[in-house]
Amino acid sequence: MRRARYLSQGTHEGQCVVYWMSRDQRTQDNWALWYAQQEAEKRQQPLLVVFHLEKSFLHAQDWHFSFLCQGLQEVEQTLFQLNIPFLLSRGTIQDHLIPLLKQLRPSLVVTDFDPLRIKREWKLIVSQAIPVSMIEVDTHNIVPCWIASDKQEFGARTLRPKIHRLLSEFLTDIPQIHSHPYRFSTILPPNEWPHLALLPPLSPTPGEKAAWEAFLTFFSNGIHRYAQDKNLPLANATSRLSAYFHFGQLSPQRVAYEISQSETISLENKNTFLEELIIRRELSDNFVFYQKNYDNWDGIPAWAKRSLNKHRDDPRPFLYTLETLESAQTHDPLWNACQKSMKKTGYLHGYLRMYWAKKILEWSLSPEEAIEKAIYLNDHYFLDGRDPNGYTGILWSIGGLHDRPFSERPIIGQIRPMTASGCERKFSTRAFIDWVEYLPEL
DNA sequence: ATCGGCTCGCGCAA
DNA sequence: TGCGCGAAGCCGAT
Repeated sequence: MRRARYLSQGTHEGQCVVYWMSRDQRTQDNWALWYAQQEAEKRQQPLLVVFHLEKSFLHAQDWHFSFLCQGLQEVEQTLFQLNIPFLLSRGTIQDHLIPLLKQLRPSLVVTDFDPLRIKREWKLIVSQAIPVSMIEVDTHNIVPCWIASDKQEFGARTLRPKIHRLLSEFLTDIPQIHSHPYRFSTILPPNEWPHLALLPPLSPTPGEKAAWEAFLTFFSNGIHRYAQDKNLPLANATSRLSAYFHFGQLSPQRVAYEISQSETISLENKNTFLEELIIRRELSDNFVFYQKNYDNWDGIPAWAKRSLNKHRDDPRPFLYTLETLESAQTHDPLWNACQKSMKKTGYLHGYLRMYWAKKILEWSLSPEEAIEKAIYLNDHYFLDGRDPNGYTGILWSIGGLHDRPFSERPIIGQIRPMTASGCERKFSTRAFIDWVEYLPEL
């Protein structure tokens, strides 16, 4: 299967196949888990799923952590019914995951693909510490990241034809896993769920079942207005699936496949949505995978650096500390509403995320500082934070990444401008501000 | 409501 | 070497 590739070659002696679930936390529509089951059946061996909860994994909010854990408890229950044990490893890679894997004596370790540096480092460490073959499967992108392109792409326009050429091969239905025929006989350590998992119900509801419900809601409603209304924050035309994608509780390929097969969705809505779901998402992964400075100044294009450098000494009429930004106390009511939306709900409409980030550039002493603040707030509050989409979106907004230059302005140079008056031309900012005010506190 | 100018560089055609 | 065009815009002219 072209979707799978070796991370390391090693021995194939062992008693089971392990699927190390690192990003895509679901039991169905999961190429990596499916591949692991195929391998286990070929070997007539049991299959185990392991999720490692790193001690240093910084969850900004208790409810982000709870979203993750509640989703995993659903995974545990489903896998139990499929005769596949689920193990939770808590602590550090070195002291907990690696000893656990050694104790399990796998003949093969299969894991899912994640372009983020920290995940790739973990996989490298594990593959060097245990003597078996490790395989990674990209079940997160439709066209596997390393097949779509072998380099950092300049923009959507250079990646798009490469993806489209491969869609007929990769945008297919996804085989489902079934009850596993080989049982694991060794006594396994019991899962000990963190106390946080017992928090009250969350909004949005975590887990695969809830993710599918959310998709069906969009599929029957928002998609039919998508092309026209996607940039209107109160129109309810967007999918709002990004948190489920981030935690891997819903497969982007499943969504893309169902949308593309539908006969009731207009071609314009279909193409507009698939452009965002496939091209833009996979461009973020391409950027994070091939650009090691995906979260700082060094990752932005040369023209943008040149232009921003020219404006370093421009006077800044407004300068805000991180604390002022975080507590939504700037002079700009629209920006404050954006910040309150992300704090109250862990979500902000995509169009306003760009406005939000661009203002931080105007209100900071340097672009470096702006990137740092935006990433801190993004990762701290968004339920879909710490995701390639977030880093790419922030560098697009502040650093002209994947974008073109525009006529020069103070402070922002040739970075594409966005203004409150521009937003006002497109929708009622007052209505958005009022709507945020009445959102319940979490 | 719609249009053009603003501005840089990649990728492809010549 | 030249040319088309690009991820979400802005502003002013018509």
